Amino acid sequence: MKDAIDAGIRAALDAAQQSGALDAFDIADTGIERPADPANGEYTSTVAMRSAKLARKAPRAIAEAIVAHLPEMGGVDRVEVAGPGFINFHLSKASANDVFNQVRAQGADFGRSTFGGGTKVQVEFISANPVGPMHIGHGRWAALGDSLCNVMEHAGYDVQREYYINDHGSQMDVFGSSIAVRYLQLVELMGEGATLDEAKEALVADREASLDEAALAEEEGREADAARFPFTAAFNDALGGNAYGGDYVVDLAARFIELDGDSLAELPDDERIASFRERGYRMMLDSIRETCHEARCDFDVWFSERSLYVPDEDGKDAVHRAFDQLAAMGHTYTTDDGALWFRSTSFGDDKDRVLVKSNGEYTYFASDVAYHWNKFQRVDHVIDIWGADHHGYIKRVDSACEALGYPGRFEVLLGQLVNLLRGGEAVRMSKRKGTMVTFDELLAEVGCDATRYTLVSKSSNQMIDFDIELVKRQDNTNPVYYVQYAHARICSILRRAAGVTFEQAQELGMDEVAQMAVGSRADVSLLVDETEAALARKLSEFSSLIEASARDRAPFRLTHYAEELAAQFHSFYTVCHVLPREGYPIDEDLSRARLAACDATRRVLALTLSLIGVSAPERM
RNA sequence: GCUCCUAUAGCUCAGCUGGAUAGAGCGUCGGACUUCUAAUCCGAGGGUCGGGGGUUCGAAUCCCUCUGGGAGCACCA
Repeated sequence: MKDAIDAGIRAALDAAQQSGALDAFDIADTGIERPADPANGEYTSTVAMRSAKLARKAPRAIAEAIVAHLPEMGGVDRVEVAGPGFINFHLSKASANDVFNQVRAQGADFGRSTFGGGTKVQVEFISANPVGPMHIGHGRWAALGDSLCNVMEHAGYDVQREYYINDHGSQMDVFGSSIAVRYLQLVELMGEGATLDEAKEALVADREASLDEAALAEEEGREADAARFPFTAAFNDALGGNAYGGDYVVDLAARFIELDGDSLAELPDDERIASFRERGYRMMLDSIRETCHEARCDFDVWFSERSLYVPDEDGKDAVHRAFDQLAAMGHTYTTDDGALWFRSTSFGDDKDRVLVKSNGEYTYFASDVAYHWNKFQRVDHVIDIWGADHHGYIKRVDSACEALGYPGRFEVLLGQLVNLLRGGEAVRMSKRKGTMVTFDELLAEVGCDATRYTLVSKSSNQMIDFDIELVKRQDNTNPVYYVQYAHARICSILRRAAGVTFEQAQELGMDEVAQMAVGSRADVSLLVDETEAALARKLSEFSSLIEASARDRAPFRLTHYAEELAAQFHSFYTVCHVLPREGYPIDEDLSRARLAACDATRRVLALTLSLIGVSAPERM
């Protein structure tokens, strides 16, 4: 319809200019919008205001001239000039309500567009290091990333979801060493007669107490007395303060005791560390994979950083291919100490960046250069989702992508961080005090629907205070249930109209139930109530919502839309009875038309929820 | 010192790349179930869009500047 109006206005402009009613001028955009106030019609054009300067005429006069030359347009009932020069288009009921039929015909394909033009886009997100469990922040990237991928797919992009596994750097050794020290401490305690559980408890209690002491010392402005906590002190000494201290490391060490007994205590240090590093890595990665799946977020590619250092059939690894490409363009140099540098200042970075350290080790950035080079061998466009704490890293990676020959094809979606609260209090990670909240624990306690809905519902550049007690509430303060309730209500009406029970509907599927309820045809022009018009208007916004959400990388808009659509339905439900009942006789054709409107609403609610990874229950 | 995000109703946030009288939810107050799911609906109240300049037919939106809040500025990963 929008295209038809655009064409009509252009034709009218031509005609008006030829007849001499308007001076000759070109306008790029006819400025077609949907008025906020329905009294102003279904569509409006701001073309008269936009062209006032070019036409050297008052906007209202231009608008009048255009309207006078407007060709006959099917589905348009009435055109008027309003306000400073808006041209408002009022559609006929049949035309405005046709969206109900379109939704029912297109089903889950409703709102699909070719906006993305099939561009191959890779979205990389979460990418938590495989040295610990996922936390709430990773959960936000899961909700944001997966929803963005869904909406971009719906908007016509060819999307690949990727998780980057940082399994190469020295943090992997630190991880292995951390487990190893805990393992030896457990072995020692058990050698003194403790059970495994007692030994674990001793280590965890020692750590908790030392954290409390550190906090207290900080408060009192004195040095903490570390010697009072022998296991923690020994742990920190052994690893030079560079350690993974979380309680889950004690759990991992205990698991290895269960698997191997104390047999690894006899091994040389490096062998023991390597064993724990590799096996701990696998366990963590498996658990991350499982948590992602629980969050309904599954990846196409799990990309290992180590693979960047594996030579291909020509004997060269990705890191050196990327280095070669940079060197060929003259973007690298070597300093006297032997370090290899990337001249990122050529691309606007504050300082040049080290790729290979003077001691011969590769930096994390070297991996990232190679990784992004590799990405561009596979896709046209790259979107990385990063936490706001990494924003200082954007310029150098962007510089590298440009230097490698892929300018303008790299993009970072920066997400602000999440504060985890419970009843208004910041949650401190402490397993012993029962406040350790990993993302899988959060999903189990709160549920995936409310968690994902809440995490995706704010713009990615807004901070989120995630209060577990608030998100858990199943009442009207929680918008996810408001939307789901609208869906469940519709399903109930359709079941009743079709004469089937909930169980039968489960068997048949709601699409089939709706078909039974509505029948083969429905005359939607019978829907003349204000609330019905509002419902049609909201549904017809869906395709532009998809495009805007994909374009702006802003899936949070889907939640607002879902709430608006649900609200329109609830209003409609209150005013318009769908099924005839005692005391409320309803014409059969009108009832059928309303059932069609219900079904269309149900489908779009379900579709919108599915795009953000939230279920659409058929009964609540 | 520099960089990024942010400031809109009591609270949490929208405002679709500059459009008509700035919206929604929660909270407050007042109404609506013998009736298709009341996890609902209807109504009322609530605003110097952080301050100050500028751009133009028109600014919450764009530009400059000041202020408050959050995050970051490694041959760490």
